Amino acid sequence: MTTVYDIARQAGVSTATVSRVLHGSSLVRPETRQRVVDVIERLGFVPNGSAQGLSMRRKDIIGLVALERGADEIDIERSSQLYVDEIVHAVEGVLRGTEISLLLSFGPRGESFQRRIQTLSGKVDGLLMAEDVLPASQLVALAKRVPLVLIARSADATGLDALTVDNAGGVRAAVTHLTGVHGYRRLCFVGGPPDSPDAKQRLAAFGEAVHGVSGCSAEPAVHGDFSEASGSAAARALLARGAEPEAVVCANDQMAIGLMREFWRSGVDVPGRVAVTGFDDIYPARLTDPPLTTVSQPLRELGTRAARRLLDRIGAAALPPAAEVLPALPAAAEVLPALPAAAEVLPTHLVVRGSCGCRSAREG
Amino acid sequence: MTTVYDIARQAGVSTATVSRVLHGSSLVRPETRQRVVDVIERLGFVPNGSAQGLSMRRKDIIGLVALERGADEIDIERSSQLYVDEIVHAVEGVLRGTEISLLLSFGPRGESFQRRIQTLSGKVDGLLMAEDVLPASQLVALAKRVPLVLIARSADATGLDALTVDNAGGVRAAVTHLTGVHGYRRLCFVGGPPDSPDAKQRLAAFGEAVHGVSGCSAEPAVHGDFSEASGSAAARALLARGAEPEAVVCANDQMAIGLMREFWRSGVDVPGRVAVTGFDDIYPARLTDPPLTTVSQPLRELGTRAARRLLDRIGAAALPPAAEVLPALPAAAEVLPALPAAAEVLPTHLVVRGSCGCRSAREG
DNA sequence: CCGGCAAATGTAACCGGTTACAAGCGTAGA
DNA sequence: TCTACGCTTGTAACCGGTTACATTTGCCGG
Repeated sequence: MTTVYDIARQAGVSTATVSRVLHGSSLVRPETRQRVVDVIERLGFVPNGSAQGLSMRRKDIIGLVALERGADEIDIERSSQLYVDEIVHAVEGVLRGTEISLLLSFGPRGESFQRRIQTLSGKVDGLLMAEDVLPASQLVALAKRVPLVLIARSADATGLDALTVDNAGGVRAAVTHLTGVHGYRRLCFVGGPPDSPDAKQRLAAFGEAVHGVSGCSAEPAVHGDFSEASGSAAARALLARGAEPEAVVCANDQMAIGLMREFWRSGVDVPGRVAVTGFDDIYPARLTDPPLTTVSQPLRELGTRAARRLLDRIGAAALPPAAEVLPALPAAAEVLPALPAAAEVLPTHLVVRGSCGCRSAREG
Repeated sequence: MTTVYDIARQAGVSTATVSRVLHGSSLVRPETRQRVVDVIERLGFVPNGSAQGLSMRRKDIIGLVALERGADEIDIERSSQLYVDEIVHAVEGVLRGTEISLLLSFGPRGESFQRRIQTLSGKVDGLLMAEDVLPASQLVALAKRVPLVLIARSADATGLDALTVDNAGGVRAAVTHLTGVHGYRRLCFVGGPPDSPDAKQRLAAFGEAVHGVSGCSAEPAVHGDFSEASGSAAARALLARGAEPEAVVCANDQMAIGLMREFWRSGVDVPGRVAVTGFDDIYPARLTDPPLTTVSQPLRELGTRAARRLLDRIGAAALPPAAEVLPALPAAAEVLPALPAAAEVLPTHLVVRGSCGCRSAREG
C-alpha cells in the first residue's frame, strides 16, 4: 500500500508536509500543496486509519451494541429488530455531518458476545449500548475506559448517561383510554421477554394503571418474546382460558399483530369482542385491519439524542450546527452544556386508531 | 489509558510476553501467564485497536456502504430502508463467528458522501457496497486499494465481485401469472427511482415480458421513488388517466402498499377492479388487505453470501465452519475456492397472495 | 562438571501516520 | 551589508502494539 512516505518522496517533500496538506494546514505554500495533491490523486492515496488513530489518539469511530433477538429463527421474524434499525439510522444521521463512522455489533447476550464487546471497545472512541446487554458491574468498568451512553437500559445503571422513553406513561395512556373512553374493566397484558427493560417497565406500569381504576381488574398476564408468533400463541392461551378479557394491552406491536391475526382466524372480532393495543408504532401498525391503536415512541429522537450526547462526551470536534437536526423537542437539548451524567426520559404518546374500538377511517 | 507496557511492568515481564499471553501463545510458562492475566484483569486492559491494526496490518473491520433514500423525509417513511437493514443483519450474522466488526455508512449520494467513503476505506480491511453509490471508474480505483464486493450493482462494474438477485426473472414470473392465470392484458408498471439498479432492471424486464405475451399491452409507466407516498401518487396518476389498467406491477412493495391504500380510499376495488403486485416481500406485505402478491428476494442470503465472499477475499483467518450458516442453497458456495471475480445472481420467486386476484385466506 | 539443545523470555525494530521543534530562506529595516 | 523576523519546510520522536531474533534458563546425557 502507498504511504505518506511514498507521497513525500514522489512530491519531493517531507512527510510532515504531506501530513499538513492532508489536514489543510495553511502553512504550506500553494505550489507545494499542489504538487503534493497531484501525487496523492495520481496514486489514489488514502491514509491508513489505524496509523492515524494511533497517532492522533482518536479513531473517529463510535460503536453501537444491541441485542439480536431470535436471530436464528426460520422466518422473516426479523422485523422484531425494527427497533434497533431505527436507532442505527438515527445515529448514522447524526454522524453524517462528521468524520466519525459507526461500528456496530449485535449479539445474543452471553459470554461470547461480552468478549466481542471488549474487543470492540478497543476499536472505538465511544460506545452506545442498548438494553441490558451487560450486567451493571461490567458497565461501570467499561465506562471507565470509554465514554458510554446507555439506551433503554433498566434503572440499575446509576451514575451513567442514559436515555429512555416513558414506557410507564405510554401504558398509562393506553389503559386510561381503554377504561375511560371505552369503559372496559377486564384487561389483560401480554408481556415481552424478561431481558427487555422496556418490557419490564411496561408490565409494571400496566399493573399500577389498572389498579388505579376503580372496578378494573387485571387478568393474569401472558408472556411472549416480542415476536409475532408469540403474539399468536398468547391469543391461543387467552382463548383457552374460556372467558377472554375485554381488552388486551400488548407490550409491543409485533405481538399485537400476531394476536389480532390469531383472533381473526378464530373468528373473534377485534375490536367488537376484544380490543387490542400495541406499543412502538412500527410502520406496519397502520396497515393492519383494523389499524392498530398503539403507543408511539420517539425512536429516531432517541437515537439522535444518544448520538449527540456521546459526541459531546467524546468532545467531538465537528458537530454539525445542530440546527434542523432536531426539529422536534427543541428545548432540553440546550440544557446539556454542563453535561452532568444523567438519565433523560423521552415522552411517548398514544396513537388512537381502530383496534381499541374507536371508529377510524383506514388512514395512517 | 493502560497499555501493554503498564501490564508488562506490573507483571514483571516484557511486552513481548504480554502480547504472547494476549494471543494465547503456547510459549509462555503457565505461571507466568497467570501472573500476566491477573494484572490484565485487575486493570481491565483491552488492547488499543489502532495500534493492533497498525502492527498487524489488519484492522479486523469491514465496511458496508449503502444509499440512504429520503432520509430527511418527515414521516416514518424509514421503512424504505428495510432492504439495507436486512442485509446489515445478515452480514452481522456472518461476522458473529469472527473477530471482525462491521463499520457502516449510509448516505445520500454526492461528493460529500464520496469523501466519506474514501476516509472509511482507510479504516477497513474490505468493503461491501450496495447499489450505484459510486461511478464505475471510482469503483475500480477503490477495488485496487481494498477488497470490494458489490451488492445489487448495475452491470457496468465488470470484472468485480458482485451479487445480485434475479430481478428480471421475478418480474417475468409476476407478468406470467397475471396474464396466464388471470388473463389480464392491459398492464402497467410503477417504476422506482433512476438511481436504483434493481428498479431499472425490473422496468426493462417488465417491458420485455409484456411484449412476449400476445395481445398484451404495457401502458405508459409511472415512476415513484420506492416510498409509500409515491405509490399513492402513482395511483392518483393512474386514476387521472381515465381508464385504469387491469393490473399494476410495482417495482417494490412499499409503493404497492401506497397504491393499494390510495385505490381503497378512492373506492377502487383491489383486486376486483385492478390487480396489484409488488416486489421484495417485506414483512408488512402479508398484513395488507388483500395481502400482497409479490416477488420475494433472498435478502438475507444476499447479505450472507456477500459477507462470506468478502471474507474469502480478505483471507479471513477464522471463518466459522460454514455449516448451518447457509442452510438454503447449499451448493454453489463450494464452487468458490478458486475465487475468480464473478457476478452471482440469486433466484427470486413469486409469492402468490390475494392482491393479484387469487383467492387467499389471510395467512402469511 | 560441562556442552548442547529446548523452552521461556527479553530487546528492539517496525507498522504509518502526526507534530514539537529545529532549521533554512527571503526580505525589510538599520 | 548585516540582523532579525516571518514564512516554509525538514528531522525525528512518539503513539501502542507485534514479532524476528537474541539471550537466558533449565535440563539432559556424557
